[in-house]
Amino acid sequence: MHTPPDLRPFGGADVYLSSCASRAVLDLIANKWVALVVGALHPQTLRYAELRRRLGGITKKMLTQTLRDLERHGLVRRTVHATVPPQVEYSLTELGTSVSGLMAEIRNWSESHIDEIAAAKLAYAEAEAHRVEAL
Amino acid sequence: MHTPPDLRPFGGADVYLSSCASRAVLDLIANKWVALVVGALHPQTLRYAELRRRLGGITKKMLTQTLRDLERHGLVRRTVHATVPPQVEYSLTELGTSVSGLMAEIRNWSESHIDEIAAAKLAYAEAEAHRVEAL
DNA sequence: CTGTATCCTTTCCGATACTG
DNA sequence: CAGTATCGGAAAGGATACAG
Repeated sequence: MHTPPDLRPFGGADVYLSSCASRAVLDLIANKWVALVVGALHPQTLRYAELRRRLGGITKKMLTQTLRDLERHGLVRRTVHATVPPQVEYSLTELGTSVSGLMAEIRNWSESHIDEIAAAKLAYAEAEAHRVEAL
Repeated sequence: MHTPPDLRPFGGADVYLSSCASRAVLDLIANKWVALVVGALHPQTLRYAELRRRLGGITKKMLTQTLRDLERHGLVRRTVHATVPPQVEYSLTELGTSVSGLMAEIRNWSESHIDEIAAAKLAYAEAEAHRVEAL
């Protein structure tokens, strides 16, 4: 529609431009399957079918789409062995291992604050209930 | 459809359960407007309209929805002044400031690796071009 | 085994109009 | 000023069938 003005409220970083680095990375890793695939691939190389088995329930479409995306961004390496039947192995690149580290930080933060979040949700729900009851 | 088996490939963390802490947090902060609002609110308290102006282009619907979501999760505090016309102020809670720190880490990682990602994309595109040309 | 193609449902999100 | 309600188009994502 239009691009935001020049604003950049904090830290000199522009989380505001939708074309910034943070956005690109966030859009990438915030995906449900991306997170799971990177996790599954963390210490090991896995083949397509095995990967699929571990992710319990992902459709071929989504797995392929996710893997292509990760490959395109340089997080995953795809190795095809010209055998029959075909054998394709997936593993994290160095960059992929690095995001895995970032995701570990996110996980740490999440686990140490999830209780506060849960408490906040409860408080919010209760406040909401009171608002309703006040009618 | 069905829940994944017991798998937990790495680090003792289960990024695999869709109901885990990481997922909840990731789903929250990975949202475009959530990231922008938290950023805009980082050091300061802002009113609804001012916030909207700074985010250039967000619709009222999305802003309200985003703010409610953040409030519900305890990241944002909403203060209503009973004046006329109404005046509503939004600010980060301590928890909100904390996620802001997490987002700074994500930003740091992103900025220091975005070049590698760009290079990977280029390489991928080129490889793709060769595959096409080989037909 | 490793995908691709298609359909179809669900969800997201912007535009718009209206309210206390 | 600070929202809420409703609508419609676009995009995401699952199920299924087919292919190299």
